[in-house]
Amino acid sequence: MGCPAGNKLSQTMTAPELRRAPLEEVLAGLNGPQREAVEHAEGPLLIFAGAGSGKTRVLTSRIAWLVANHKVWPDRLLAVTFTNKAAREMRARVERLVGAGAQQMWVGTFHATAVRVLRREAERLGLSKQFVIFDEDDTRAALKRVLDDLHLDQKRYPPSLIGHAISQAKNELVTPGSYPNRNYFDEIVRRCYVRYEELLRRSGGLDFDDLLVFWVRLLQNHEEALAKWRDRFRHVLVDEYQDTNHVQYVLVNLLAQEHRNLAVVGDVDQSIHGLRGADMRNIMDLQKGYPGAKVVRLAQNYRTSQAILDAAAHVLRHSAERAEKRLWTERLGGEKVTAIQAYNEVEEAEFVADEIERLRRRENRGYSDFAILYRTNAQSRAFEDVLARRRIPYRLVGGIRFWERREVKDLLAYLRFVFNPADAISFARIVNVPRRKVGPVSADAVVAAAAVGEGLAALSLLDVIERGDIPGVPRAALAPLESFRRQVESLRSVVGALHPSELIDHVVELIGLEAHYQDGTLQGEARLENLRELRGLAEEFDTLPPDEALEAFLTEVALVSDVDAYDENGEGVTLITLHMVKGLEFPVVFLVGVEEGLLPHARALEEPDGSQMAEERRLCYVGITRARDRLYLSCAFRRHLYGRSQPAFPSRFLGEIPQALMSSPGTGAAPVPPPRSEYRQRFTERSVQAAPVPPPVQRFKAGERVEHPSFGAGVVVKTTLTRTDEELVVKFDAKGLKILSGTLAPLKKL
DNA sequence: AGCGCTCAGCTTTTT
DNA sequence: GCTGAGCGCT
Repeated sequence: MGCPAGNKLSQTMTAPELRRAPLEEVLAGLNGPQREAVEHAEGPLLIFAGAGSGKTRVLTSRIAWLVANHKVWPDRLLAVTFTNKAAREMRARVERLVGAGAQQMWVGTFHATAVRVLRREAERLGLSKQFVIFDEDDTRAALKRVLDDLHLDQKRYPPSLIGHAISQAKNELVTPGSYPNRNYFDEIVRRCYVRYEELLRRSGGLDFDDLLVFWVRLLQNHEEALAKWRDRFRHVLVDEYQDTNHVQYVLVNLLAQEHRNLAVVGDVDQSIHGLRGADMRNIMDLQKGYPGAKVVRLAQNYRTSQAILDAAAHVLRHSAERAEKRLWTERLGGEKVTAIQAYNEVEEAEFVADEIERLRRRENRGYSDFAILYRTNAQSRAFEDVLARRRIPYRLVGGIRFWERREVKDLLAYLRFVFNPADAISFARIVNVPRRKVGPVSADAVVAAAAVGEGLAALSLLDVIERGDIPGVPRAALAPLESFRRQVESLRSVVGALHPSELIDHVVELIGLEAHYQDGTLQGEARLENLRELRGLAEEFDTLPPDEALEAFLTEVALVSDVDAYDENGEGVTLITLHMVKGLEFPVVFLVGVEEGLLPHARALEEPDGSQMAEERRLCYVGITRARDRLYLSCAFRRHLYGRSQPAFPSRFLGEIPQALMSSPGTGAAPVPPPRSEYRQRFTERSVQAAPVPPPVQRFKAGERVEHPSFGAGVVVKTTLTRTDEELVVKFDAKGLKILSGTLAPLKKL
């Protein structure tokens, strides 16, 4: 949770306490290019900032410099980040340099900033001031309803797919009316899009994409608004610019085109959000839109040792032979990269746990020095199990998010519906929680009845219930609906007088939520615990006046993510996905599951044009460059996936790191990815295996001498027959122990 | 309306 | 291995 006071303070224009930081203090310790970027006075500025090059530092110093020495008032300055956490940190760091005046800066994510603007400009847009924000879950629920209404089969048209298409359209500023009609699927999407928009508008809801779309609409259609906001944001700074998409690009230009005080920071090598519509051209073509832009390249890395940085460069340029070095470091040498192949994901986790304990003793490191990075959330499980068993404290970032838990969503839906009784999605969620004998049929009928009639929310859901006699609602459901209405009305009558935490107590009490979740199971207990936690988070908003607090609380919870809650000073090993780890760094990094199908992900293997593969590469690059001192890359020989164990192959990325940079510890065998030409063949073989399986034959026996095209001659140490394969441990004369698949490995008997 | 059963499909994602 | 949709029964 962010600081609610921060939002409020910057909206009220009190006299700022501006501390004019002395120049030396702002510029202290900056290198040449960093200083150039900070001291650039006016006009467009493009900063290419490689991993670990002190980008955040430059951005915050620049803001401080602008404020302290260039007479820009903090509230005339907009800085956009991609996470709330980054925004919070930036504000805190600027505050250290320029004092409390920093609270007046507009610092936030695109979305959070959009909400602030839209709440002020709701009227101009014909938008309800009480708009609620639909998160991904609500969006999915809304789409399911839409698919139902249109009698579309959810198996053939998965809500996620339709939702993605609609989201993409919004990000490209394509309206339902202008949605292309190239094929049948387009037509389905277009129809859903139309209906989805109607449902959202009627519910007084905006989804994440809408926040940006409406902001653009405001600036494009209302000249006074454009003039006003352009004037307000005399300086616009954008972090992670390589990950901006089209609508964000348009927004930035609308705001900055005139005064041209635009500073963007980015690194194309860390662009990992292509699926979200991120377009690297935004940063690469910036000079076209802003001729004469000053370009600064930050190429010195302050984080990572040379060996690790070199490994990263090779993966990025997919070549073990030559890699363009875009970054340099003074931390020459350093530990080599350790690569290991474990038998399966459990042993992979055991290895990591062993290393953590070993380094803790040997190098006197704390648990928080370590991070385990993986491609998919599902991989965290094995690590959680092993770490818990060994009593190694860990922090899991992401996964099943707090905000997505059923009980949390239920309680929030109550608050949202009380705040905005037009919200059909929240209504449908809670009307039968706890059981009131109002099924989906009745709930739908109420929503449908409210939708009849002209204009937006002509009749509120509550009005419809109060009138009674709703077409399609069975007589038996009327009484429970009416008692639900009375409950909500009674909540609405007190909402302006209670602090958020009190309101939550009141809802839980009145609705009987505790009894509802308390089912005697451990899970029930966990749900109650989560309700209490939610109440605790709401307490942070108790300092605001009650009539504003609920809105602030609901907005905040709609826009938080799990990384936002990540505390850099916390204790414990960090478990986190590659996507979420961007921007963090750790002394020791374990990048795990470096396998074909996982990293690069299977989805990228299918894609013909290779753009997804390039992104996997950058994802791997991001992971590697998180490490300060030590980097481990691990993969497994077999991996448990979808409930069954499958053979796994070391990632091609491993083969792209020169041997000179790698070392293998005594345990396990160094993974060697198959030669490039073999990928297709091996993967075909693997999928054929899934078909009627030829019973595996024991072809080798211990002691037998064999030869392998890349490992040379060796002797079979052990052979095990599994259900689908013969597994071999072979000791090669030159390359040591390897685990091989008897059916797949090109082994010749000697 | 609600329960239990079976079966399919999926696991990439800053807000 | 888990979730969610669909179905039939009560």
